[in-house]
Amino acid sequence: MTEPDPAPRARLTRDRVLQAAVELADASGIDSLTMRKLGVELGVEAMSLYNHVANKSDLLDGMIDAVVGQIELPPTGTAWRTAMDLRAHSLRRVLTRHPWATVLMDSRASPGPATLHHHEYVVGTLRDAGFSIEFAAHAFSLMDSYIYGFVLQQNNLPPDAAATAELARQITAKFASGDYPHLTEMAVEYVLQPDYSYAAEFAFGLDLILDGLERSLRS
Amino acid sequence: MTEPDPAPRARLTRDRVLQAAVELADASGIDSLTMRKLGVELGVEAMSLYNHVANKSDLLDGMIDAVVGQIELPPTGTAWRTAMDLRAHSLRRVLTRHPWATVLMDSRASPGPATLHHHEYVVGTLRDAGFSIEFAAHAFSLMDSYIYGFVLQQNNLPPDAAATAELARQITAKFASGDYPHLTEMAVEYVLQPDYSYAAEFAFGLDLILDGLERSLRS
DNA sequence: ACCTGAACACCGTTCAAGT
DNA sequence: ACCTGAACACCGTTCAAGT
Repeated sequence: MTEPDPAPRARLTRDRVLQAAVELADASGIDSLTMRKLGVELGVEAMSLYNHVANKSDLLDGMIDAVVGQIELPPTGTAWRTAMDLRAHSLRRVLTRHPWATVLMDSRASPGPATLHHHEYVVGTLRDAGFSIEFAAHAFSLMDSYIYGFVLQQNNLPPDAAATAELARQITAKFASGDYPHLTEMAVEYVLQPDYSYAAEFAFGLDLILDGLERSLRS
Repeated sequence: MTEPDPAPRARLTRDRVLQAAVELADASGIDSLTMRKLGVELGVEAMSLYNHVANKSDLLDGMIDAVVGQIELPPTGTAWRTAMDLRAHSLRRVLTRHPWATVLMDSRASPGPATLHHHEYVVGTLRDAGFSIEFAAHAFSLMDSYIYGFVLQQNNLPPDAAATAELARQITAKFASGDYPHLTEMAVEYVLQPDYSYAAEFAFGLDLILDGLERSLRS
């Protein structure tokens, strides 16, 4: 009887804590991510978590870096526009899967290794394509502002067509129906159409931005 | 002696509550905005606030609408590109003044009158300029994604040059200095230069976007 | 070295009670 | 009609105690 314990609980590690935290935030929202609930999820007292993360801020930093690590980066050598296009779409998908991460960015100041590697990849791709330092900085800021802002707005929208219609109904009920003619028109004739999908708007803006960057690079 | 009370405390109103809440969030951050502290600020018990706002979520909705009301909208009839340019810069300034509002957008589902009026203005300006409904929706999404995302990133940056240099020092200390050559180059030769200002990056992206929209409109 | 339980200083919100 | 105080069910985190 050298190993008598029946399925001894897997040892707690920083990675297990971070993964469980990401899953809890995905499933229940970032407000439901408390040290106590995370402890329950891991079958442990909340205080045990402090052996693996310094505090809640450190936990959030680790979660963000884990999410950034999920973003697909095309192999080095890929043409810059293709690489930036694929990376942008992957980033949007990752943030859509982990909506809380979009907003958490705002308060995280200490980037982890995955974040630094990601940034190095983007800046390197642009520099290798012939962008000047200054122009690469402009391009990086523009692309990521658009991507993060898009997901921020996407998260703010009603989750489906039924909820969208319900919101439109509430608005028109609360205010005189003639108050917002252009909003009403856009809702009725476009947003409330059965085949409308906000996610599809993403490619329009991204293509316009990449077209603009390509034009600037050639001139 | 018809009015004997010496300077009777101004009656609490919803507007006074909202204004004090905005000031408290501006001064101390959104995490410091608690019902108890807001009560102290207004010289009242926390529970009194519930006579003027339904709950904390309603308070946040009201704060957002108050902030949206601060955005300057050029007079109707202004050329669309000028109007969109001025409105974008005003929106950036307003969100810079109230950084917590950028992120709060994410969780607010019920738009107030100022928000609806603002959206009506933007859609109306684009439609009057000849944008189709679908194209106006694309343009609105693109502009606001960029503006909100830009401020989100801006808020995430160190507040001044000294703090930026300190962050760069921490990163290079934590990792081998050769790990991130392009990031290091961009930091040393651009971001850490004394005259660098991230806010100045805003116009580059906005102009590129408005150029692209103008081109699409003409074609 | 890691986990626990009690404790502290907080939260949002309810409810009965005051004026 | 509006404001109050006590209470309830939560938080993050400290700390002494266990193994």
